Amino acid sequence: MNNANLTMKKIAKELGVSISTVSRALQNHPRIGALTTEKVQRLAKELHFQPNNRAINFKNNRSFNVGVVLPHLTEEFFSIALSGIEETLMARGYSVVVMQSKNDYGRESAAVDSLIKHGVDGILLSMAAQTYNKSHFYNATHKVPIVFFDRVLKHLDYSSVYVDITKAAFDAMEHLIGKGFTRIALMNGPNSLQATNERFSGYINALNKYNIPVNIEYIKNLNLTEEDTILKINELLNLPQPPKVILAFHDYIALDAMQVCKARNLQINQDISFVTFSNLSFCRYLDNPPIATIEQFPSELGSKAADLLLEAMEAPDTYHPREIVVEPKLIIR
Amino acid sequence: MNNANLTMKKIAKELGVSISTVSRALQNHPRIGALTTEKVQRLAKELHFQPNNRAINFKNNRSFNVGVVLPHLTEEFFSIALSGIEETLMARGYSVVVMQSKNDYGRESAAVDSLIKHGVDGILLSMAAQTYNKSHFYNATHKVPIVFFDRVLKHLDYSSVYVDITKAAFDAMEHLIGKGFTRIALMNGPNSLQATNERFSGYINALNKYNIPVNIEYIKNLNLTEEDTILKINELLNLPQPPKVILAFHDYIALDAMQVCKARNLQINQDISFVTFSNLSFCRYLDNPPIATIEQFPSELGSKAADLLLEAMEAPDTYHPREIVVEPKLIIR
DNA sequence: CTGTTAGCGCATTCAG
DNA sequence: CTGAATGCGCTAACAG
Repeated sequence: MNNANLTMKKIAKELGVSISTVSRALQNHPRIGALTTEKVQRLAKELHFQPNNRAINFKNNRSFNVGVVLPHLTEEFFSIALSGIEETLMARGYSVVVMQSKNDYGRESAAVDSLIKHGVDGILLSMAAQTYNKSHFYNATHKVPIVFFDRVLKHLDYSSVYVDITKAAFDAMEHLIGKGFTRIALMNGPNSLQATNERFSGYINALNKYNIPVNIEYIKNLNLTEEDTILKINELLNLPQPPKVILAFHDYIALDAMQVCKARNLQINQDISFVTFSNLSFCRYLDNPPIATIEQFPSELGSKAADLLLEAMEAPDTYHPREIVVEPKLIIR
Repeated sequence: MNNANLTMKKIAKELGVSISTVSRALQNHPRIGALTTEKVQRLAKELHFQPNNRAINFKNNRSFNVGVVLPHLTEEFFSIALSGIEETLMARGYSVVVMQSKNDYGRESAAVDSLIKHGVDGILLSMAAQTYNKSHFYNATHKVPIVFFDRVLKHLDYSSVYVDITKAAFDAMEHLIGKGFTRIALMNGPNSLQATNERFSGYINALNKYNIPVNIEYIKNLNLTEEDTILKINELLNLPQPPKVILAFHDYIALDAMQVCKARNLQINQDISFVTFSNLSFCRYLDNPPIATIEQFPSELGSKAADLLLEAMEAPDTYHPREIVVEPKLIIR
C-alpha cells in the first residue's frame, strides 16, 4: 500500500507541469502536446498512479454503485437474480452492493438507508415478506431511483419487474385438472406478499372455471419457515379427504413437505404429488421431483430490473416508471 | 428525487447561520447552543436533508465499502460465505460490493480493478480456478488490503482463511477404509487450485498409512463442468475394477456423477457410494445422499475473513497478514 | 458559542 | 498548447 495517496499533484510537481496538464494528459485530451501526454502517462504508469475515485465520484456526484436489497442471498432464486443483475450492471460499468433483508422490515429499512448513505446511484429491491410500512421507500426515492423486482410494490412512482403469478398458478391448476385431479391443495405464502394473493387468485380462478368446489381446508398460508411447513402439511394429511396434489409456494416448501410425506410412508408422485413455483435447479437430482414446476426466470427478472434502473439513473428526464411482466413457464416433468 | 441536492449551504442560508454551524449542529457538537442545534436539526428533518456521503467519503478517504470477488454467486458454498461476510461487515457499518469471477482469470482481474476504481476500502477474494497470474493482486495491494478466503493465495503478504482440506480428505478416507472400502476413487478439481492438491494429499496419505496401493486410474482431475464430470465418471465406471466409493471434489460433482450411475442402473449407496466436500444443504432431501460429507463452514470462513479485513482496514499499523485455518467436520449419514 | 478559512483530488472554465 | 483559478459538500483547525 505504498502509493495509497499518490495524487496528480505529485506527478505535476515531479514533471514541472501544472495539475491540469496532468489531468488532461491522463485523459488524452486533444489539446495537450503529444510529448507532454507521453511524458505524463509514462510517469503515471511507472508510479502505478490510479486516480482517486472517491474524488471523481464526489465531483461527478455519481458512484457507479447500485444497491440490491433482497430477502436471502442463499435462496437460489435470489442468488440467480442477483447474478443476472450483476452481469447486466457490470457490462455498463456499475458495481453491485448487496444487502439481505432476511424478510425483516427493520433490516430492509436499515439496508435502504445504509445504501443511500453509502452513496449508491440507484436501488433494486425485492420486498421482505414482513414489510408492512413503505415509508422507507418514499424517503429513499427522494435521493435515488428504486426499481422493484419479483416482490414488488405496486405504486405509480416505481418501476417493477415481476412474473405473472396469477397466470402461472392458473396454468399449473389447469394442467392438474386436465390430468383428472380435483383434490388440489394450496400451500401458499404469507398474506403480506403480493405473490401470495396472486397464487391464490390463479388457484381459485381455475377451480371456478372447471366448477370444482373450493375446499377452504385445502388452502394454507405459511410463514415460510420449515416448522410451519411441517405443521401445515400435517394438517392437510390429517384431513378426512387429504389432497392428492399440492401446489406449493416454492420448491423449499415442497421439499420439506415431501419429507413429512415420506416419513408417513406416502409414495411421492403416487399417493401424493407436488407442483411448485420457482424451479429450483437442484430438483433434477431428485428421484421423485415435483411433477411440474413454474420457471420464473430469475436471471431475466434481475437483468430487466437492472435495465430499467439504468434508464432511471442515466436518463432521469425522459424516464417514466413502468412495469415489466415476465411470462412464467410451466415445466412438466 | 426532489431534494437530491439539498446541501448544508441551503440550510445555513435559510437559517442565517454559517455552514459550519449547521455541520456541527447536525452532529450534536457540544459547543453549539441548544437552541441553534434544535433549530438546525428541525429544519434538516423537515427538508429531509441527508448529508452527501460522497463528499464525506471523499473527505475521509474512506468509503465503508468492501469488495468481495468469488467464483459463482449461485454456488451454495459461496452464497453462504457471502452471507457470513455481509452479516459481519454490516454490523460494523460496511457495505459489501460483490463481483463474480466465474472462475475466469480475466474476469477476476477486471473485478479487482473495478473494485479499486469504485473506491472500496478492502477486498475479500476467493480465487478463480483458472487464475495463473497473480499480478492483479500485487497491484491492488498497493491501494487496499486483500484477504483471501477458501481458495487462497499462500503468500506472506496476504491474510487468508481456509479449511484444512488435507485433514478433511484424510479423515474421510480413514472413515471409508475403516468401513472396509479399498476401491476408492478421487474425482478431484483442476490442478490450478490449492484445494485440489490438498484433497490429493489427504487421499494419498490415508492410502499410504493403511498400505493400500495407489491406483492412478482412480484419480481424476476435473474442470468442474458437468460435461467433464460425465466423462470422468464414465471412465471410472468402465474400468475393469470400478471403484466402490468416490470421494468427490464437491457435491455438485457427486450429484452429476450419481445421475450417470443411475442411468447405468447402479444402485447408489449399494453398488457405488459417494463422499463429498461441501455439505450442500440440499442433499438432505435426497433419498440416497452421499454417505458422508465434509462440512466446511462457509459462513464462518467468510466472517473470519471479514474480521481480518476489518483489522487490516481499521488498524493498518499494527496489522500483520496471517492465516486462519478452520477445522472441517466429517458428517456421516 | 459561532464564523471564517482552508483543503481533501480532480475536472473544467477562463486566460493566456 | 498550457497554467491559474474555481468549486463540488463537508469537516475541522483557527480565530474570535
